[in-house]
Amino acid sequence: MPKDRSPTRIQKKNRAAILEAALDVFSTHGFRGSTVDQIAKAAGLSKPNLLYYFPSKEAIFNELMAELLGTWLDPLRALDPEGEPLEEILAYVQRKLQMSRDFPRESRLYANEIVQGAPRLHEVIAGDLSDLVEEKAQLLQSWMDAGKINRAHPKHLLFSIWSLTQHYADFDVQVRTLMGEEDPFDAAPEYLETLYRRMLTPKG
Amino acid sequence: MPKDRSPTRIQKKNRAAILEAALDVFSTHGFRGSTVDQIAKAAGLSKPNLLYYFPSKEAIFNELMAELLGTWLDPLRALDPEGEPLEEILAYVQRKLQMSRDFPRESRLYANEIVQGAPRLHEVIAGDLSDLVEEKAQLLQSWMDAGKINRAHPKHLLFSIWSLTQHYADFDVQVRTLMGEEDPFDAAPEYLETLYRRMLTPKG
DNA sequence: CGTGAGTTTGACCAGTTGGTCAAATCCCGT
DNA sequence: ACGGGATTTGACCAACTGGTCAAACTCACG
Repeated sequence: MPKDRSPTRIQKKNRAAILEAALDVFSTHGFRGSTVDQIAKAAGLSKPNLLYYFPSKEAIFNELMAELLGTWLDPLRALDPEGEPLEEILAYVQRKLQMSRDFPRESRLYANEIVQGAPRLHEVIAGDLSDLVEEKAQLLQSWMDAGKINRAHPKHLLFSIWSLTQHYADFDVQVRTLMGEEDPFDAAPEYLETLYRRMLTPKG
Repeated sequence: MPKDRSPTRIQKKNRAAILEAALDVFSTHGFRGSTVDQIAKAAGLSKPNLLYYFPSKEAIFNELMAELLGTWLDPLRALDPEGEPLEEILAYVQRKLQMSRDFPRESRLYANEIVQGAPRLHEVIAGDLSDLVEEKAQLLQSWMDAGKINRAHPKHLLFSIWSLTQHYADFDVQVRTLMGEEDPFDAAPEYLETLYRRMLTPKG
């Protein structure tokens, strides 16, 4: 294990390579389906060498998860109480969709965890995420009460946004296979914008 | 391996118990994350005894998958070209949602596979599923052309239905944690009905 | 250069896993 | 109750996996 002095050039490079490789491997095979050897090879290192930089397979996973969760919720946090309600929501949808396009591995890593019962994420979900959802659900509710957007169950509204946008990352293989030549991300932004505009625009 | 004569009472019982146990285990740990011992114990058998009924772990998985795929697409097949368009779609959404409530393990099993790149499912997706989607997408398109429902990309419309309904099974842990006491399936049917009604009801 | 910390690796270990096999036991029809 | 096929199991194996370790090598820096 490298000393926790300021990291050397080599340490920075290798730790980054390991995390990058681990993201690839974990997101496509899940935690238990991935082997340290696989990650090491993908990072261009030997297994003992990899374990020189991280104390264990789980440590790699945890660091990856922590890194991911830090940025994953940013789009939701950015939902602005001062903004124009409908436009705020539509912008949130588009930000989320863009994350599915730009960081599909992160999305799949998260999906893998949740589908399997989130054994390593329960605290975060019940903690930070829950607080944030509660806050934003109230914001949505207040917008509905003020007649700025149509009424709908606020939490289900949030779930639907997550579901629809992350679907393009998590089910990428299926979506692309069924779309053939057409790139799913060509029509997706417009489809989702239309969907939420029709759903939420107040009826005169 | 039992002879392929007509199965005995014991064979029927044990094969059923194994598949039931395997569905439980595979859907929560994925293929590689599950062990034969785990499945055997969950089925109340010893490992060698389980392997007396199925030649391998993969054979169990394949049988489970084949069984699943048979019924998974029935709701979509039932989309009736002769029916009232909007009501047909809304009924499809509700059927799909009900499947997420009644067979969440099947949904998660499928999700696990797709998220991990569908290594064992590519043919089915590119084959039967693709044909069915093509057919139903055209049906939706014809309903739009006839002005029976609002315009939207037909395939993305189908994706959104799958995504929204299966989310309640696949992300069950997250959804339930964030909803607290409230049962997600209380409000979900109405939320989805509202969503698709607002989206698809033709504007005068 | 040289020297010591930083880096890399081959060999190794213990636990797990999918799967086999012969022997033991159970069950059913006669 | 008994014979033979159906069922069950303990013991076992080879491959794999996460992780260790001491020895070797490399690099930055005086």
